Amino acid sequence: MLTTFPDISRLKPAGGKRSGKREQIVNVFLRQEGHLSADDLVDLIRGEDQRISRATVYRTLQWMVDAGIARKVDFGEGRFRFEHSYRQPRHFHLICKTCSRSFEFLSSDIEGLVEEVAAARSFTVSQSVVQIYGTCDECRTGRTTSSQDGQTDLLFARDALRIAIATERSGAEFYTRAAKITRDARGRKVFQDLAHEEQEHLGRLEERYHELLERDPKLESRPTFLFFKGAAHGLFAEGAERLMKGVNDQQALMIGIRCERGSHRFFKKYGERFEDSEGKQIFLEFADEERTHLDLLVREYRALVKRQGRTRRGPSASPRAGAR
Amino acid sequence: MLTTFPDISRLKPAGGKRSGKREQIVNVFLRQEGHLSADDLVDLIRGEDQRISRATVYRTLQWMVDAGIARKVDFGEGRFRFEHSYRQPRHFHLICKTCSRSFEFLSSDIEGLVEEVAAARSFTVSQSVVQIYGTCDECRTGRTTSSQDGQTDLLFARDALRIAIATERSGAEFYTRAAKITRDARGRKVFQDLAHEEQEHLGRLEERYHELLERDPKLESRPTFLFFKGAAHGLFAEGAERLMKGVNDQQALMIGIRCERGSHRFFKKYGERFEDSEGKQIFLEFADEERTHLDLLVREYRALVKRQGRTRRGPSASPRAGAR
DNA sequence: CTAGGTGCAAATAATTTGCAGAGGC
DNA sequence: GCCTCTGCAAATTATTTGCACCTAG
Repeated sequence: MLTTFPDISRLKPAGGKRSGKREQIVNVFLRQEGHLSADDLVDLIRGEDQRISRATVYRTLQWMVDAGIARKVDFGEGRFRFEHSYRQPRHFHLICKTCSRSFEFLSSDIEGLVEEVAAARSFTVSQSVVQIYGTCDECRTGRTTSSQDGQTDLLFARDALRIAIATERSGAEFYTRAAKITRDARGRKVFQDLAHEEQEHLGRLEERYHELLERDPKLESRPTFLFFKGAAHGLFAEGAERLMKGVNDQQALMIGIRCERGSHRFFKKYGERFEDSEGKQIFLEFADEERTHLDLLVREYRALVKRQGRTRRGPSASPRAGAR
Repeated sequence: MLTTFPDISRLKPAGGKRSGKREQIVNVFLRQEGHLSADDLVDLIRGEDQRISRATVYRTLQWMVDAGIARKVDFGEGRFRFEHSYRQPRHFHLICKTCSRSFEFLSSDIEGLVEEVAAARSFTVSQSVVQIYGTCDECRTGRTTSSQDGQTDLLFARDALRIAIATERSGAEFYTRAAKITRDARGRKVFQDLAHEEQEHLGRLEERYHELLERDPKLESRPTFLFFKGAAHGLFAEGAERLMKGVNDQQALMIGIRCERGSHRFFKKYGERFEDSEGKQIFLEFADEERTHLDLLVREYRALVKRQGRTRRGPSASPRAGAR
C-alpha cells in the first residue's frame, strides 16, 4: 500500500543501537494511520507487549522525531501528537473538535501568501502551521462518508495530474481560439500546430489519470488534497484577442514560447517544493515536457528569424518581455 | 492611545461579583501589550500585590476568556498565552523562535483560502489558526527596528485606507483610460465624469490618510498589518479596451455601474467581517460611498433609458450580467 | 445571609529525568 | 567492557480542584 518506508535500520540519529524494544515501538507507530498521542501509542504497544514502559515510548518518539521518521504536532489539546513524516512536510490540518480526527491538506496558495507575509516583515520562516478547527461533515450530518483518510500519496498524485490537465486544457483552448482569430495563414498554422500538440499531450495526461484511478476505484470521489489555483489561471491570458488578428508566424511562435516558458517555470518551481512522491514526479515531468516543447519552439523561432531576418518582426513580440 | 476599552465593570460572564482582586488582575492584564503567559501575569501582579495566589490568576484568566476580554492562544510552547480580545478576532501570528515575541497580522486572502478548503470538505469552521514560526528581522540582523508592536488599531486603519486608495486609484485610471479610448462623445463624457468623481474621492481618501499619519509619525514605516490583494485587482478589468471604442453613454454608464457595484459589494462583504475598529469603519464608509455613487449612476441610467427607449442599447451592456 | 471569590495545598496530566540494571557490539 | 537502552519511580511544569474562609450585595 504505502510507497516506500524509510529503511528504519539505517536511521540512527546521533548514534543509536538497534534494540528490540525500539524497533517494536517504531513498527507499531508506522503501522498506524493518523495522528497518535504518546498515550495512544503506549496503549497500542501494551497490546502486544506489557513490559514496555511509558518513558521508553516517550524516548523513542523523541528519537523518531530526531531521525525524521515522525513529526510532532500540536493540536492545542494540551499534549502533542505524532504523525509519519514521509508525508508532505508542509501540509496543514483540518481538525474536528467533535470526533477529534484530523484531515491533512496541501495548499500552495496558502503557502505562497504565508511567504509574502513573512517577506513583508523580513521574517525568516522555519515552519508554518495552519489549523482549521471546526466540525467535520460526518459529525455534522451523521452520515459516514466512505473516504477513509490516509493514502495521501495517491491523492497528491491525483491532484497534481488534475492541475496538469487543467493547465494543458486551458493551453489547448487558448491556441485553438488563437488559431480561429489569426488572419495570417502562417500564424494560424503555428497556432493550429500548437493546439494539436497540446491536445495530444492532454490526451496522454488523461490516460495517465485514468490509470491512476484504476489503482483505487474510490480515488476520484475523495476530497481534494492539494489546493492550488495558480496553475490553470493566467498562464494563457497572453495577448488580448484584439492583438491576435494580425499575428504572423513569428509572433505566434513567440506567444507560444512565452506560454510554454511560463508553464515550465511554474511547474518546476512548485514541483521542487514538494517532498518525494508520485505527485512531485508528475509536476516535474510536466515541467520537463513543457521545457522540451519550449526548446523546440525556440529552435523553430530562431530558424525562422534566420531565414527572414528582422524584416517582419512585429512591435509586440520581443523575445524576453513579460516572459513571466 | 487605545481607542476604547470594554467597560470592565459591565463584563460579567454568567454572573460575577465585583472584587478588588479580580479588577486588579484584569487591569494589570489590560495594561500589558503582547501575549502573556499565566506565569508572566502572576509575576506582574506579584509586583504590586504579594497576596494574590496563582490559582486566582488562573481563575481570573478563565473568567476573562469567558467574558470576551481575553483570548487563549497556543504557540506550541507547552503552555498557553493570553491576548487582549478587542483586537481583530481572526488575526494570525508570526512567532520568533529566538526572542519568542509574536507579531500579529490579518490576511483576508488567507482567510478566503481557508474557507475554500473547508468548503471543499464540507467542514464547518469555528476557528482557524495560522502561525508562522521562524526568526524575526531584529533577531537575524541584530539591529533594533523602531517599530514597536501593539497599536494594531491604527495600523489596521492605515492599511484599510491604503486599500481603499489603491482601489479608487485603479478606478480613476480605468475611467481616464476609457475616456481616451471611447469615440462616442456622450460615452466619453460619461467616462470623464466618472474619472473626475473618482479623482475627487481619491483626493478625500488621501487627505484622510495624511490625517491618520499625523496621529503617529512612525505609522507609515510600520510593517503591513492587513494583507489583502483582492481589492485593487480585478474590479476594473471590465471590458477589454477593444470594446471601449464603440461605447455610447448608456453603455458607459452601465460599465460604471458594474464597477461601482463590484467595489461596493466587495468592501461591504469584507468590512463586515472585521471587528469594530476604525479600519472596519473605513471599509464600511467606503462601501457606502460606492453605494451612493452607484445609486446615482443607476438613476442616471434609468433616466437615460426612459428618454431614449430601448433603441440604442448595445449588445454587451445588459444591466445584470456579470455584475459580480 | 448567601452566592461567589480567594488562598492554600493537594491533585492532575503530560512529559522528563535520575539511577541502577540489562543488553548489544 | 563500554556505551546505550530500559524500567521504575521520582521530578517537573502548567494547570485545576477541594475545601475552608472571606466578602460583596
